Amino acid sequence: MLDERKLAVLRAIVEDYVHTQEPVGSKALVDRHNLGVSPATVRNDMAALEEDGYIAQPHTSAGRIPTDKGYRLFVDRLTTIKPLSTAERRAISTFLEGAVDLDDVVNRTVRLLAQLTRQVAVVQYPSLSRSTVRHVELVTLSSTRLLLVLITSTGRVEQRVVDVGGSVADEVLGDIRARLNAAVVGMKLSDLQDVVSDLPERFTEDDRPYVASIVSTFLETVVERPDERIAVSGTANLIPLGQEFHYSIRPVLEALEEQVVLLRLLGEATGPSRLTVRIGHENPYAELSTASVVATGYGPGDETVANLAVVGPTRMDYPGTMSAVRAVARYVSQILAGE
Amino acid sequence: MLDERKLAVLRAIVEDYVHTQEPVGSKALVDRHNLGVSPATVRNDMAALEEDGYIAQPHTSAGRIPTDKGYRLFVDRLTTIKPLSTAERRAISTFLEGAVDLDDVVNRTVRLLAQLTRQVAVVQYPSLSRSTVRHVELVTLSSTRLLLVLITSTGRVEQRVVDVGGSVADEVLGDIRARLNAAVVGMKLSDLQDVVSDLPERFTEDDRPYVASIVSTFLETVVERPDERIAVSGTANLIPLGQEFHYSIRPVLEALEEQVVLLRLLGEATGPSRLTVRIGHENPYAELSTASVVATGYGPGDETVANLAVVGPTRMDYPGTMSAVRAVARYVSQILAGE
DNA sequence: ACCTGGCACTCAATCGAACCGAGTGCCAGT
DNA sequence: ACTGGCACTCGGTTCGATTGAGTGCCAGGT
Repeated sequence: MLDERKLAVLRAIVEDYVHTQEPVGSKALVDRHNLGVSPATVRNDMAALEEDGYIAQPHTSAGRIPTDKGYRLFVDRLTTIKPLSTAERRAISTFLEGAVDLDDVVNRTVRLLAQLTRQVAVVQYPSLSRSTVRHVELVTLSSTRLLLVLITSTGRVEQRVVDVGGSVADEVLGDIRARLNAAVVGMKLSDLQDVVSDLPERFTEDDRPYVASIVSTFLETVVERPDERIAVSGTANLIPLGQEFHYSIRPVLEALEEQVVLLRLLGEATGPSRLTVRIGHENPYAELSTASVVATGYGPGDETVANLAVVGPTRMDYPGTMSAVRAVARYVSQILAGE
Repeated sequence: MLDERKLAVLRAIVEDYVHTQEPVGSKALVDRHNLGVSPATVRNDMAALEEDGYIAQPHTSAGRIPTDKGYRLFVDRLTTIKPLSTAERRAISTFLEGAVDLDDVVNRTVRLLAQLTRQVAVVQYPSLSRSTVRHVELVTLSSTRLLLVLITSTGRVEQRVVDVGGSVADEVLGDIRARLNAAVVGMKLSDLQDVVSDLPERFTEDDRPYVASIVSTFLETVVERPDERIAVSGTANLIPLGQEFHYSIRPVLEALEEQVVLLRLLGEATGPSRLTVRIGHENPYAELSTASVVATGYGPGDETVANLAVVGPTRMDYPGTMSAVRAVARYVSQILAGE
């Protein structure tokens, strides 16, 4: 049903279409690739491929373009991820070397990835829940208000104002700080719920409400807050360099400003070496049905603390994008492990 | 030379053109506005306005469109900033009320502004140098490395890893922390240079190098680091809702991803009640010569700690945009003063 | 002195017919 | 099983004619 040559034809169609952005016909195919057969033969193969839904014709008298199903087959069976050139590798490492803190790492990464792939890059900040607590600090702002600062093992800093509703003596505050730190430092954020819930009971009747409000804010910061931060870059690449364009960029741009959408895009990515490719309609949002997403996780060692992805039109250079995504994810992981 | 009626004609042209996005002719003008004169008279006025460079004709047989100079006159002399509707005011305040920390305030502000004006909004995080120090914290990461955390009066938190090159005893660290805080809390960030430079000398010979490296990192964080953070939202609004478009959006999108450009856009804005309007070629970048920027400062009280702006095509609704920008800036200022 | 109605002129946008050519499907021949 | 040939389709382009919004100017009226 799908013999070797038909696959070769499909591959050639995908490659040409990605390159020229125009429907490719049988003659052009045999000219540009040495398939060793005549256009008529290719036409028969194309008819079969169309029959099976791998390619389609925009109009009767036009060439063929790959369908989502065609791209899927291409990615699954016809793609060999090509290694990056040494120049590219050097560019990546020098670009990421200079980062001074976590914010900087993420920012540099997202810009690098956008530049490398000439598409839209999306990078998630290392997630709270998968990291561990490094330190908790309490700072007096006014007589009744504190600033709670949480520092995690990935270098992320979270802050929150706490209105304790009364004035807390300095020594009590120190006590709370010490006990809170003793209880939580080194714990995984996801496991904190149980650890701190009995903390108020260990204080005197008077101080208990203060401690309780601090603890509840602390838990809020750690657990309930789902507003993961996400960096986006390269949106200008959505607009083709050439000239006019017909298809709908606006909904895509809008989608890219929605945290929720971005989170779901990145969502289910697996380990640092596994790539997830979602093509066209495979995406969870209808607005992105003309887009493909190449995503992966990253993090120190084999642990995945966050995801990153590249978003582009379904007619993207899959091998190139995939290798860039994988390479960048590995470099960032190294950097995170090193710090 | 520019009598009352000619000004009225210019105003009418600007309003119509902003509304319809199409060159406006003499007949349409007298139909839509009751100018009390005939098209022929208006034509004479238009000829005079064109002579003076306030309006122009795209082609010989088309209507007129305002030039940058025309918009400038419109903004300077023909605009009364209309107050927002109470519904809008309520929307603003409820939208901003819920903010939990500085990040959240900025994020909500930028999205609100984009939504309100249906254009691109840019908001600068409260700048470091204009705020004061609220607290400095030192946290041990490993035997030789510390995390320096700086908390400012605007609620901003800055972090930096310090490699002190040797192990510092806990009590010494406490001492450093105490003296550092004593020296800097309440100071303006821009004035810190002198205050801390003699700090190392007050420690023993042994500890001096540690203190020196901490102080130098501290100064780096405060002074040398120019990477102000900036939030952008509403880029999708660059793409007109209708259909095709010809003019160049790509360079604008690219410009909006460049920190440097954004900073210069926001740059010279004055106090919270003064608005800066830059029209077309008045902008510092050629890429933005078809865009206008409405900017202002904000901050607690009359102090300006950062700027915010709206970027849109020169054919924007100036009165509406200006009032939205001013209103939002005032609300944010209030919020900042309250916290 | 200023406004107005009338008129000839310009020119971008629109429409339609004719044409072109890339690409196809099918079939008969090797 | 592949190939060359052939009739057919149909989107894109070109070209000319037409349309109509808009202008500039002028002569006449208030």
